[in-house]
Amino acid sequence: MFEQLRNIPPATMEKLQPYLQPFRRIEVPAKTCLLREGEIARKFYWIEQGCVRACFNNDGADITFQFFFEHTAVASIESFRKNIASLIAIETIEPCVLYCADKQDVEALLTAVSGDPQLRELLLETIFERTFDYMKHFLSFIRDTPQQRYERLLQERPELVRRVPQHYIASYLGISSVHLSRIKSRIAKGK
Amino acid sequence: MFEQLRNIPPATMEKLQPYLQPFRRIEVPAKTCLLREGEIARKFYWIEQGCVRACFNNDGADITFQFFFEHTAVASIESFRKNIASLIAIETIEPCVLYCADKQDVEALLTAVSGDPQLRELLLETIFERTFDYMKHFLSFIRDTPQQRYERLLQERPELVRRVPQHYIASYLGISSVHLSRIKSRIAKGK
DNA sequence: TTCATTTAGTAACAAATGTTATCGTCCGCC
DNA sequence: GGCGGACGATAACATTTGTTACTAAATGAA
Repeated sequence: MFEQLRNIPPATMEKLQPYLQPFRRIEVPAKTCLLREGEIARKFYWIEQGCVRACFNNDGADITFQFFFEHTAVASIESFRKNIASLIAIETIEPCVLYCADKQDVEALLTAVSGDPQLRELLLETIFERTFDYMKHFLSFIRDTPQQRYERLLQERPELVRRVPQHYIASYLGISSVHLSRIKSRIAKGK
Repeated sequence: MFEQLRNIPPATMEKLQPYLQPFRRIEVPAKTCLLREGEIARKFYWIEQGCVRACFNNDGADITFQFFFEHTAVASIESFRKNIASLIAIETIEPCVLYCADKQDVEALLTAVSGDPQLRELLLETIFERTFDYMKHFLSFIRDTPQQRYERLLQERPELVRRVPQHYIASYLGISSVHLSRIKSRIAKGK
């Protein structure tokens, strides 16, 4: 994770160093469950390599609702912050290299961050961006057809479409995998 | 707005006072446009009385994607923060009593807030909550049928259903108003 | 009041999407 | 190399949802 954070000014990066020490590097195979539904999140992960999904079980149907790739933090934020049972599970899709830390270490990091105006601004910005992302994605669910959503995904996150199995993408788009197949073939014929 | 904020500790409330002065009380009729699509947001509103919707135009179809009621802040946050054209319009549904402030006044308020640890925590909490809300709503779009979404709305925000015209609710749920009528009659028959 | 506008319900038909089942391919594992 | 499971495509049929058109009720303005 250290490499990726280097766009942060060196001085503030210095300040962060002690808080980054507790993070441990781990390697896990594909389909590893990092957090089970109903568990309370006690770990925080940073993805160095690989990809991960957040999902939940709905009447037996496994539904993916978010994907995470390299250089991203992953945790069930709500469970983590409030100490409540997680509504979602977190599972690797590919074999992953992760940096992992315990709750109290992350909290120390957050406190440190919030004391420094620059880092605080960075944190705020990060949260705002995440909120905007949800908003946009949400908007697209109201406004667009599944085909439009898929085409947008193809355009905005082509790597996701390449790396993630199609049935995960289908549930992420809110449609059945059969329908996604249909959409793909419709697009292919249209060209 | 002062009444509603009084669950904040008196000491911090004291500190806030000067920043609340610039807010002006205004009264506007129903269907008043507070921010047009494509405009840059320069005002920030606090709803004292009435309700408001955020919406956008999609190929001629007016789509509502969020409702705001008493004791809530309203602005196109993204436009406001980044000085970019707003993707959404903001419009009153009922006659409203609003408190209104300019961008620079709100920024002063935000700076003040971020300097005080308690207020900073409050701000963070607020943003987190908003993010969780989006997340949950988004989840419901992937997981639930329109009927389930409507029933949940009925259960969780009955007042919204009472006060807001049905075609706004329909577009908010991502369905046509005809279909919402069908759902309502289906529910009525089921009982 | 009267009239126009907005809003909601319903029917009929069209289009989109889900479900189930079947098949073929690919890939990891032994 | 063969085997089993995961994955994706396709077809057929069922269900959901949208669209258009019509009607009626509620609402607000003159």
